[in-house]
Amino acid sequence: MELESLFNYIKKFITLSDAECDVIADHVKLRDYLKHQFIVQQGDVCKYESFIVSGCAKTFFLDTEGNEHVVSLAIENWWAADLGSFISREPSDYNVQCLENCRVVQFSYEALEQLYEKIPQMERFFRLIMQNAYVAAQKRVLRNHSLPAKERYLIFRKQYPNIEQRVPQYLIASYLGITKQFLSKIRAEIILEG
Amino acid sequence: MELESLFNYIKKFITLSDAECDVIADHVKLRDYLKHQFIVQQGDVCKYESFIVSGCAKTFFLDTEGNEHVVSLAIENWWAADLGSFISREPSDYNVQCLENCRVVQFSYEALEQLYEKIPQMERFFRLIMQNAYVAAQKRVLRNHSLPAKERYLIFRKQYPNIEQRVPQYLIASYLGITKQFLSKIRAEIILEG
DNA sequence: AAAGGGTGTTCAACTAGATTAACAAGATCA
DNA sequence: TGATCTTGTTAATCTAGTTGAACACCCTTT
Repeated sequence: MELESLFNYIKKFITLSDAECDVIADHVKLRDYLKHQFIVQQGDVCKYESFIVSGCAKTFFLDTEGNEHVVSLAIENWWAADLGSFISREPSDYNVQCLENCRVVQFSYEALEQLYEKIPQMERFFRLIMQNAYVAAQKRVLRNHSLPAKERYLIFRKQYPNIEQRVPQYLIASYLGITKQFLSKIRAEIILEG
Repeated sequence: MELESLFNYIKKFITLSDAECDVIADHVKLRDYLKHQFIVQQGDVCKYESFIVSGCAKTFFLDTEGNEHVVSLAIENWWAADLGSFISREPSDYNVQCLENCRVVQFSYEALEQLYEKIPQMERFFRLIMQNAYVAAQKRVLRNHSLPAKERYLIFRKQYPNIEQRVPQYLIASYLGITKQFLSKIRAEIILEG
């Protein structure tokens, strides 16, 4: 079934009966987006937490000079959303745009609140997800302070081995917080070093 | 009572009966640390999530060259821990050291697991805490990429108006990801501009 | 077949911020 | 009382990373 990958993902954190899976299925929407379409747009309230079943998306924002800043890159089994906007119900600072055709499972705010009531384990599931996300974000802050761009790039390559063939390098550069020219230079060095 | 500030903090997110407060009280330890003492040490497993009742602490790590990198600064009603180590039970990458005498409320891993069972609402509480922490960390990643040091410093001052008088500037510089000399330069500029 | 957009590279000039070192002013403590 | 430690400043030099422009290499689309 279409939701199988979502259920498998959730089952890594909590146990789910078939009946509970059915309840979840009743509370989510399956939706397809085309490449270049926006799952979330800067200025709109982020209405869904979207779990990516297939495809690939970037989360970014435009600063006052119109420069694009990539916050995160997401592929299968990742979440795409502006969580800050989703939980506060305030306009989003970010865009989430598809880099490939995407199939996503969407949880609305109301659906999630209902799920927390009907399946209390879901509260635990999202706690665990958020814990992990927080730890990862913290480590990223740290690496950005303490490591030069080249090492950050090498870590990125280990951490996301699949993503590099799928998304253009100028987006990876932006994610790493450097310019595409400098990333190009780093890559040339790495190739020379073997 | 000593735990009142913790309960008030929790009650901002969920409702707690007096009986539930008593259960929580049975599962936590109140502990005092002196200035300069370590709540967590790099290399040890982080055994507690510590809620600061009074005092002030820095979370930092030493890189391979022995340079100190401040990850976060915490005052009253904040948490101090290496969450990554706490949840994975692996040695911590960070130190948490008191900048003033500190009184903290500590949750051990086992106590927390028991609390989640006895007071399911606590699962929700920590989900909400983690969500907020994650959103804040994400915003910090972003600001570090897209804003110059001066603006990051000004935002820091707005966000933590109390902390600046309590902790030395070289720690604030490290938290911002710049050197103390450069922070000094920025401060001189800001004073000139009025 | 040509024209155009999206992507990656190279190179020169430039700048934000690092590094090193020297100095001043309080603390702290014998 | 002086001595040492901690903290903040200033200034010179240095470097990681930026900016901008030019060029090459695909893909599409017409």
